[in-house]
Amino acid sequence: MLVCYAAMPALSAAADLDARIFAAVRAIPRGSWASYGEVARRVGLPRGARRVARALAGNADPDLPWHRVLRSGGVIAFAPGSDGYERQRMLLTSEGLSLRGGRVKGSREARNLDAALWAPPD
DNA sequence: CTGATGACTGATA
DNA sequence: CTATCAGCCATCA
Repeated sequence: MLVCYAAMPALSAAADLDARIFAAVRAIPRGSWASYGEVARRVGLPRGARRVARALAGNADPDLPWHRVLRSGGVIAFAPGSDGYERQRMLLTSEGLSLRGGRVKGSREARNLDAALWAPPD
């Protein structure tokens, strides 16, 4: 069907934003992580952390490294003990990250270094 | 329209 | 360190 995909600016705008958010997430190096706020800034939304969370909640791509997105400070966003929490914990540890109490362990310097690699200054 | 609800944050106590 | 709390963005009842 060739209906009117070209005539829905409002909807495509939201879809575009999702696409850009997913692209930013895919750009996070394996074994590293980024906060919702960082991803948001990366796509031009300085206060869009919650918008990023919403996009991830609706994601269908099984290959998207969504688990590399954490709450500010490196904390898993899901409730401790929940399914999502356990899944994310497994994925992160399988990439070499160590956690303690739902929070990634590691020096801040190492984090800043990684951050500089996946999100160089534009 | 109003109020509640989230995979959020930064400031404050 | 934990606990609130006011912003913030978007959706839903």
